[in-house]
Amino acid sequence: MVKVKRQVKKNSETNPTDCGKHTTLSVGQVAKRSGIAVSAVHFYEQKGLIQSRRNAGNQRRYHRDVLRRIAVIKTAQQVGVPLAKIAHALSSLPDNKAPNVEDWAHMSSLWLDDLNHRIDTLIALRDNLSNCIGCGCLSLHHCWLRNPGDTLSQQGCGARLIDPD
Amino acid sequence: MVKVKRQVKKNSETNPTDCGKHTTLSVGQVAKRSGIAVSAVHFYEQKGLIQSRRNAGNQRRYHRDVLRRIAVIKTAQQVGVPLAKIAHALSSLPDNKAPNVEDWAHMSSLWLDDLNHRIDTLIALRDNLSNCIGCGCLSLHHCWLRNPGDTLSQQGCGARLIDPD
DNA sequence: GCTTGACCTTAACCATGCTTGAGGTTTTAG
DNA sequence: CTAAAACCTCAAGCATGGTTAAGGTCAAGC
Repeated sequence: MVKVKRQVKKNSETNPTDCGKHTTLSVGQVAKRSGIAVSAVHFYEQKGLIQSRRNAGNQRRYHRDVLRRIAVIKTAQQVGVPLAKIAHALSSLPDNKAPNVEDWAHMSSLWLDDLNHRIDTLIALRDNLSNCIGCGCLSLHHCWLRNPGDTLSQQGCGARLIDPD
Repeated sequence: MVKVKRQVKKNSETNPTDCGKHTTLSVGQVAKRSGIAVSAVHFYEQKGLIQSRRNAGNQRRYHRDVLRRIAVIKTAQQVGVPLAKIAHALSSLPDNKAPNVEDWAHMSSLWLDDLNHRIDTLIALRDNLSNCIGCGCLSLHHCWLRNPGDTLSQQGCGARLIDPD
């Protein structure tokens, strides 16, 4: 890399208290404002979830939009979506451009479906826990918990009975 | 280990089609009937989630109760409980003895609390997704998604506004 | 008896989601 | 101008939850 002479004018893009709409964010600012570690910011960028440009000194400068992306990443993670899937969903957004409402709405509808599915699953699980274990039916052969997905082996005389106790 | 002469009488404990209540299970039988891999059975045993005895040939023999333990492990994992916590909960059960209904009920009540909490979180998340992203309020400064947990940095003039867009 | 499949142990490896460290450069503050 | 803080890259490390491989033993059936 060519070493560039220090620029005389102070670069407002790196001023931590600058509130201008046209400033970019350093990695440290992104970390602080999004509540994740600098290393996580690097990691997400490496994984393609976010993007940056470099300044003359090879330091990352982020578009402010990155904060929303990170908010979405964190949200999706709470829901249990793996990073690879999040990356895929985010990749449908325009690169380095502020996504519009429809862009986000489309993505969120994907999360919503996923979320609803997870919620349904957990509720089913809870009901089964309540009905099955709570009442002692765990010891009965037809208990869902004891035979989830009907994946019992089919051979042998005890195939449909895990443990009659 | 002392090498033991092969026993003359056929050991019914290893007969795959034996349905007697007093038989024990080999690791392969446990794997097949619980629907997990043999390596996973070994892994769980190594982590203290299940236990076995050894026969004369140093092979694992499981009490049939292990199937219920594994069912509980799988259930808890679906709920998102990490193995260490599951191990802790299982450790409250009597070792190598069939737990009674109260034992299971107590454990399941712990899972239930956890489950309910997760369900509540997911539902809150879903509602926020619907209300926040779906309607476009993601671009407003008070959006929960964009400022989760109020963890924004406090310095600078833009601290309470992630990105006014 | 002998072959074959199931089992044994130990150790290394995989994927995910990051963090930590080493060694060096850039930026900022005084 | 200089020192400190922030940043850079690359590599290794950690925790979780297992799987895979290597080299050897045991058990069941013919």
